[in-house]
This record gives sequence, C-alpha cells and structure tokens, in this order.
Amino acid sequence: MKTGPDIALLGSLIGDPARANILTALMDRRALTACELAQEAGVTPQTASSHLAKLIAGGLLSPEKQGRHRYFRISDEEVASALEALMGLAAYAGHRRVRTGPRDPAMREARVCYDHLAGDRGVQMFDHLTRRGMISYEEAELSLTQKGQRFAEDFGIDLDAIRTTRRPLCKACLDWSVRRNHLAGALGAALLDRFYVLRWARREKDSRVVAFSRRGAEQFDALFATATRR
Amino acid sequence: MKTGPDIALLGSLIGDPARANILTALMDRRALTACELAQEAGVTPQTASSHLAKLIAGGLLSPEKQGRHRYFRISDEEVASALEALMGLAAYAGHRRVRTGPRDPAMREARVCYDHLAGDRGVQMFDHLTRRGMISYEEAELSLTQKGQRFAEDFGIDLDAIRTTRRPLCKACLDWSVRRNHLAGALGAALLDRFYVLRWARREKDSRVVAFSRRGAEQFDALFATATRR
DNA sequence: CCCATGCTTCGATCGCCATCGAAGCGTTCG
DNA sequence: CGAACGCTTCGATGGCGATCGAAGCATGGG
Repeated sequence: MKTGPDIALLGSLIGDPARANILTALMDRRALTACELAQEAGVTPQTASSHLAKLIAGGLLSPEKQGRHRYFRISDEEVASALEALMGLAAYAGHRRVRTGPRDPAMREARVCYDHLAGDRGVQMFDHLTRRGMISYEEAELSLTQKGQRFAEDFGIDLDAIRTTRRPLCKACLDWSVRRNHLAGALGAALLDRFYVLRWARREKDSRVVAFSRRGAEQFDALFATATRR
Repeated sequence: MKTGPDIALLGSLIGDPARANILTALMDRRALTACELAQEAGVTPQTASSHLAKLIAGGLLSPEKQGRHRYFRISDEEVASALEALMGLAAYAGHRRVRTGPRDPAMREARVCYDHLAGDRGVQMFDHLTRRGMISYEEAELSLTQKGQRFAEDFGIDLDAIRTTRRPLCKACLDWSVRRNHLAGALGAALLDRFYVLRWARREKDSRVVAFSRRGAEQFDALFATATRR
C-alpha cells in the first residue's frame, strides 16, 4: 500500500469535462452562480448542482450564499495555483481544447490568473521587479525589498492596507503559457487593480483576457522596461 | 466554448486509482516493468497494460524496450513536477490515502522526487544554497553563481560533465510535504548521487524514502547549516 | 524446435457515475 | 399570500470504462 497524498481523488474531480469547464470558468476570480456555471459547462442546473457539491466536498470550491443566489468561487490561491500548474503540463504535453483560436494570442499576452496578471505581460512585470531588486528570493520565499516598497507606494498602492490581510504579500505562480513565474499574492492583485484604475487595461467580458489600451501598453512597457517582451 | 489547455484529459488520466498508483510508484525515477506496475496498482497485467497505453498516449509515461521486458518511466521532469504540485494540493486539502503511517515521517524528512532530494532535507539544502548566494534567482530562473560552482566542484561534482546534457542545471520544484521549493535539475540529481556515493544516505527498498545514516546526517547538517531544520 | 516468460489484444461483463425530468424547498418580489 | 426564481434532492436511465479470462505475439532459453 502506498502512502502520501491522494492524487486520484483530485484527478477524478478535475477529470470530468463538465467539472473541468466549471473550474476553468472560475480561474478568473469571479464568483458565479450555479446556473451560470451550468451554462459554462454545458449541462443542466441539476447536473451542475451535483458537480458543485462534489467540488466543494473535495475542497476545490467554496460556496457563498447571497440572497437567493449561491455563488461559487475557487477556494484558495493554492487551488488556483495547482490548476494553473496542471494547465502548464497540459499545454506542454500538447493537449489543447480547441484549435488555437483568435482569442488565444490575447490570452497569451495578458490574462487574469485568479486575481493577478498572467501571460507575457505578467512574466515581464515579474522579471523586471526581480531584476531591479524590488523583489528578492530568499529562503525559498519571495519578499518585497525596501526599494520595492518605495516603488509600490509611488505607484499608488497602499501597502499598509494590504498587509492587514493574512494573505502573503508576494507569491510566485507558474505561468502556463510562458512556463515561467509571474507575481501572485496580495501585491500581485493590487498591481492588477491599479492597472484597471489607471485605465491601462480592462477585463474583456466573459473571458480571462486582460485588454491593454494602446496608451496603457506604452506606459506599462515604460514602467517595466528591463525585460524584453517575446 | 473555452480555449486553453485541456485539464480534463490529464485529470481523468490521473483520476483513476490504478493509474494514480502507477504514477506514484514511478515518482522515484525508476523504470518498472508492466508486471511490477500491475502489482503496485493492484490489478492484473491485462488491466495494467491498458492503463499504461493510455498514460503513454497522454504523454505522461514513456516506454522503453529492453530484451523481452518493457520498462516504463515518467516521461519528463515537467510531468513529475506537475504531479508533485498536485500532491501538494492534495496534502493541503487534507486528502491522504492512508492514515499517517510509520513510513510517513521518514518520507517527510527525506525522499526521492524523480531523481533529486525532497522533503525537509531537500528544502534545507535549497535554503542554504540560496541564502549563501550559491544559487541566484534571476529573471524567474535559477542559476548557479561563481561561488556555487566552486562549492559544487569542491563537493566532487563534475560540472562540465553535467553541462553536456541538455537538461537545465538548476530548477525549483515545489515540495508537497513542506510546501516550499527544493532543488531539481541536473545539479539536484548530481547532489543526491553524491550523497549515495559518500554513503551519507541510501535508498530504502521499494519506497521513496532516502535513509540518512547518523554520520551522514551530521555531515549533511554541517554542510548545509544555514537553515534550521523544522 | 518447443516451451516459458512478458506483454498486448479481444471480448464479455459489470458497476459506477453523469445526465436529466420531476418534485421539493427556500428566497424574493409584487 | 401567491407566483416566479434559484437551487437541490430524488429516481430512473444510459453509457462509458475498468476489469479480467482467454487467446495472440513476440522474445529468449534450453
């Protein structure tokens, strides 16, 4: 008999197409209702309900009651990160759901991963921050340096406010399209937020794509100029 | 329709208990025969054969013919790394296959992950190497510094020989038991090899456990003394 | 050569689980 | 309060896939 974590349970949860669709739909950090998810997955509400129950029992999703709706979201950054890693392997092994569509390049350029920026631009930002010594990698954990703190404050991020949460400030998340790290954690989320506020970018409706305006892209490139984009 | 990598396929592959057992059994980098794997998984050779065919089709395993035997191994470090990440989530979410057994603490202390050292000791080593500036984390990739190169050579590792392979020298791998990084890549493999040669440790039969001798543990602790063990 | 070994293919069986219709339960709104 | 909505539970159905016995194919040894 084997010992160790049970990957079969998680695998079978992720293995059903309807459930995989649900999880994928929730990878942006939205919380969706059961009916919306049913539509995303292409099944009836009854079926979706049973899937959702299983995903909750498995710890992958968390329900949230609000009025007569029930919203579902991915439980945890840990879960999102593991799913992103699986997507990485899937992309690497060459399993794609559909032939590369028109949306695909946009996804590769910039998309939402849970609540932070992923794709080429996410990696570009991460590269710049580490290369310029704003984020340091010590004891296998990321931390924000003095220089990085000044940068963040200057960029309009209220670090004190962020630090009140229990959530880690900086975390690395493996990008499935670029297969390198991008920045997750509270700071990653705050930065993306800031891009929205500054109108550099906006979320594309019903997708994970983050669309940068021309001006926004220029400003972004100027700010994170160290690393060259692919 | 969704776009992006297909996690459902991988999920369903990993989701079957027999296949999960097979994958887990191969997580040390051994190559096993179909019959051995059948026994590991607790199914007949016929059944195992069909599972193995699917795992190969999915890109997770690679077959290797040798005489009248056919050996199977995990295709790739990428695959092993993704599986380790899934185990991390499973452990985090609290799904364990069996009640914590006597072997479990030993697994947590030191075990083989593909072909490098994982567990408390693996993380301890990684921490020391990064903290002492032997491995640097730049542009989202690990690299061996001058100081690190001297260290490795002094420890009896032939870096030139290693570099002939196309395999990356240093890679980070997320440890499922400690949930922090340990060192993978060619250097990680070479270091573990060195521990065997120096008789600091040996593989426990039929398990992923790496058993350190008392003397070996002392030397190891002396060498990687920066980080305190848990 | 013939037989043993190792593995795969074939065919049949069985069980589990995804699916959906119908009904039940709670919430909201007019 | 009744009707509409949102979601879940129940029950029945169907299909896919895991499983194994038996046979087929290689390879190697005597």
